[in-house]
Amino acid sequence: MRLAHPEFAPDASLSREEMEELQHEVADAAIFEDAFEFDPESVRAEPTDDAQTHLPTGEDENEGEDDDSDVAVPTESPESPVVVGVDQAFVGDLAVSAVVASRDGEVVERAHAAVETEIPYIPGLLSFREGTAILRAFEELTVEPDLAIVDGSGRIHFREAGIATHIGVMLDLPAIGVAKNLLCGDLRDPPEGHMAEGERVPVVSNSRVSAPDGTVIGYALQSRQYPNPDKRHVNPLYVSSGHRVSAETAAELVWQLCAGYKLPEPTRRADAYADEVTETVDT
DNA sequence: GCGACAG
DNA sequence: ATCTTGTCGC
Repeated sequence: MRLAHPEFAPDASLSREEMEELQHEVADAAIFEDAFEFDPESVRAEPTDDAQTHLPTGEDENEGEDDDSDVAVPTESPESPVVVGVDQAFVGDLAVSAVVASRDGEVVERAHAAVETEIPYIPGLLSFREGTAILRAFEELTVEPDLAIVDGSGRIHFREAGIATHIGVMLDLPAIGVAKNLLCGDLRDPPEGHMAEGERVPVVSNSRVSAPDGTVIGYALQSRQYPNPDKRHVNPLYVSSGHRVSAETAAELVWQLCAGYKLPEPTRRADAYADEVTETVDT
């Protein structure tokens, strides 16, 4: 696919101030509300094993319905959305970005790109280190994605423009940020003990975030938990809107994309593919 | 000056 | 992110 907004390119040669200014522009262009076409409930982590099972078996299974006479029953539901997982791996100064696209929980295409790293990791400026590699991987993709799950934060960012937001805005693609650690913000109602599987706690902005204090910028999502969290527990994921998805919907979609593991399937697939590519295209 | 800090 | 064995608990 191609870039919708090249003017927001994460140029690593910019000064720190220019990078931060660009992030403010990206945040202004971002939409932290639901603005997508697909049906969020149709998004799933794994293929439904009966996909082919309900094909015509001669007679139909109409239960006492009178008659729809001659018209062919339009069992045709809208095309399921294409969800892509994005993740990176590094080999020395080489950043390998992997993008894996799935539809109905099945992988339909994989793409990758390796780009030389120009700057070190700087909290808050991640997109300027990994962004170019990610965009190049997306350029290699031929299918049209409907949603991107990006490793890292989206709105949970000092200037509300984490890597998921930057990528989403540049491609004008609905995007969600999934991070394993909290970059900034506070949990609104800190649970006493550990969170139960499926539980969500709002992440709100504080003085370190450009958004007005108390704004819900994401959710801590307990995507997986052990039976007895007192002995051994799993840390939650920090989900935030990247672009064209609200914080609530982002958390729900990520939850639906989980299949028994802490990380959502799109991310796990991209992670595995990134490693796969790394072992081949390195040295 | 000190603290905080995705991947 | 990456360097790495065993080990504890499900």
